[in-house]
Amino acid sequence: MKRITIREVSEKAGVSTAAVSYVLNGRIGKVSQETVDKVRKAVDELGYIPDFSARSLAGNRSKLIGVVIPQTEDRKQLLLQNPFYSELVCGIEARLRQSGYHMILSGVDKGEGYLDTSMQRNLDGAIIMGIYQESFYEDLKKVRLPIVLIDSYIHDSYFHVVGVDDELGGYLATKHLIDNGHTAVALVTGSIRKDGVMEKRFLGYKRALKEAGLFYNPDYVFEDSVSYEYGQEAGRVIAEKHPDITAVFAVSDMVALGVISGLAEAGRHVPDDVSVIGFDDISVARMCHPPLTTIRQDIVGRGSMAAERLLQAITDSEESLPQEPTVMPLTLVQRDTVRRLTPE
Amino acid sequence: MKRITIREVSEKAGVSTAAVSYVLNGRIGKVSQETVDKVRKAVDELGYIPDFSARSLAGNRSKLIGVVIPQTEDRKQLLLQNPFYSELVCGIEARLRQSGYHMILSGVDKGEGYLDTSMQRNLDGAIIMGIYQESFYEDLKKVRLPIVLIDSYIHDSYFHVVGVDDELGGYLATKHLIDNGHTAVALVTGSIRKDGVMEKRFLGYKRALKEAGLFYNPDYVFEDSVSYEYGQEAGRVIAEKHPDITAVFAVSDMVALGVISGLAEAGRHVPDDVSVIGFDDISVARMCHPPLTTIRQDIVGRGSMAAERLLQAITDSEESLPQEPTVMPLTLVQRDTVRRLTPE
DNA sequence: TTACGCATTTAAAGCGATTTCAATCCTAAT
DNA sequence: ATTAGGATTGAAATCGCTTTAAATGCGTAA
Repeated sequence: MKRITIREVSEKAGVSTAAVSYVLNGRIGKVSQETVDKVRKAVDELGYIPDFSARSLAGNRSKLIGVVIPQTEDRKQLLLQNPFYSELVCGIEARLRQSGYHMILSGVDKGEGYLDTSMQRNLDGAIIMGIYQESFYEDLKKVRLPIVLIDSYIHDSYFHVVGVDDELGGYLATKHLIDNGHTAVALVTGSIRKDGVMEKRFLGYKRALKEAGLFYNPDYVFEDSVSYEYGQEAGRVIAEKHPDITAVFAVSDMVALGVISGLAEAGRHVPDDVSVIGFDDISVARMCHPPLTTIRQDIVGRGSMAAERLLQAITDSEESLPQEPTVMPLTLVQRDTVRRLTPE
Repeated sequence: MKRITIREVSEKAGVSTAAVSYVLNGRIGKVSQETVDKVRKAVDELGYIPDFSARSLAGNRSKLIGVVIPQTEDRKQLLLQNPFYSELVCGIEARLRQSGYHMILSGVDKGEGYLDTSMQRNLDGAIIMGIYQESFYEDLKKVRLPIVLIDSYIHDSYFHVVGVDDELGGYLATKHLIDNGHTAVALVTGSIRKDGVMEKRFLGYKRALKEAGLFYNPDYVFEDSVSYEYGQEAGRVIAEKHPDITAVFAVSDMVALGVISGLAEAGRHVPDDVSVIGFDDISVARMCHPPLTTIRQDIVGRGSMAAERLLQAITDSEESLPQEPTVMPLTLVQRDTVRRLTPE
């Protein structure tokens, strides 16, 4: 299909290309109403579709947002299979599309920074999920791009952050178990890195324990990776080596599902024998059996909020300092995997 | 960060910008080895990063692929929450990145075609999932873009297709139930449109029935939407109104999970009371309880195959007529939701 | 009538590549 | 020594749009 250019539009409308550009970009005040009408008419009649490459080249605005997702351990595939990320992406895409932006979804290759991509594509901004090495963020800053971080506790006012209060979540989850009479509650978590999401939840876990006057037993925390498989493994170990444990707080729903499966393999059933609480409330949480009790966050909402904030930052760019992190709410949703422990 | 242009590289290397462009694009044969070396050196030292907008404008190649995902009923969100699509995307992204392409992931707005996006962004190709109105495809053809269709049986040799033999899948699933002694097997499916995926599976279902000398009972097919929720509803109805049904073939794993849940709600358990078989083998299929017996397709593989074929089509473009559809293999994976029916 | 100021409009200069095509350089053949 | 012919090179045109800066038109004050 032949491309209609701004020049053809300008000729048809009987004005200059500059005028057309002004109208197209809503630079009202620069042109008379009469011109606006003529141009609009010509655009419609010709079926003009702007070329964003040219626009990006000339104007330095691409209407493209980079969205980075973490990858599987083997670094071959996106972690999009994890519903947490796919739901985030849903939220992001919907909001971006609404404003005429497009999203380039990708992972980042081992070692490679994201700098290349962002410069090649003249990105207008980026949303980064997952946690990376220091140098990755340094690169990002060099490009002077508005950036929103999701699940990161990086201390750097350059970045916008849209998160949840993970410490509170950990606390809420653990407290719920304790409130149900459990005193031996395990934590199954991904690796606890300083200032990471996992650490915060871990801190919440300990706070709840302490508040209830419970002893914090390091043997009760199972730390490795946040995956279904590890949850399963932890579940088996708990069933076999720790019959005293009656409740477990799994740091994500995926892990919780694994724990339940591992437990079941070893003959211990949820919630009859052991109570389990998850985190996130991904959509399968209410589809599985038994439906999972969990700490709910509105993941899709968090995604659109991230997009929202990014768009905000892009428009009133002019180096306005990022405000405080946006903190999305967390709520406990009770389903069927936690049962009151009645003293025998 | 200041942008280094091809001009600066050319100055540093002491050659023309044309030479630099040749080297950058691997047009060897156009330049001497000496020039190549000089340019490479300058590129490295300067840390040159090409501007794809400019490249796209001048050369008509953007290295951008459009990937379209269907949306939820309310048309507000991507159907990315459906593991089938997210796994496809994983496969696609991995393959594209490997060749230096990026992917613009989006849904398409009600009514709006995809024509705008593809022209605006100078896409090099597109991968379309889901089924749309005729006009959507017509638009696509106008742009003369290489296009790969996933889950579509459109009769049009313009499009490349990467699919599976859905009829066979339906047959295999149904036959497996019959082989296990079931004679009253229901089908729970999305709406059966002519030449759609659902119709093929339906056809396979009927073939298996016929082959086994079984009567095809329209009351046994539950047709609405392919979603967990509908599965659940169908499960309830089966439990309450059709106690004679002992097995169900659900047209996707998501639906199967719903059926199991609906059945359970009404007190009928899988596989003790009813056998269920799904389709796809999404990752949760083996994580849920009981693990789902299903017809497996390598979804991620299908995604990368789609990308592969698209890249192929892009390189040897020159209007080479699309070959036959690529048909990916299907296998039955037996897990715990199908049980042999022993005559009482 | 002339001049001035403001609102519009437009010609033209980029933006950073690719690509055409004429110019230049070699090498080998006459 | 000349010259034909192939291999390299590089100046300049282009791609489609934004934006600057200069030009134009028009109403009003001097």
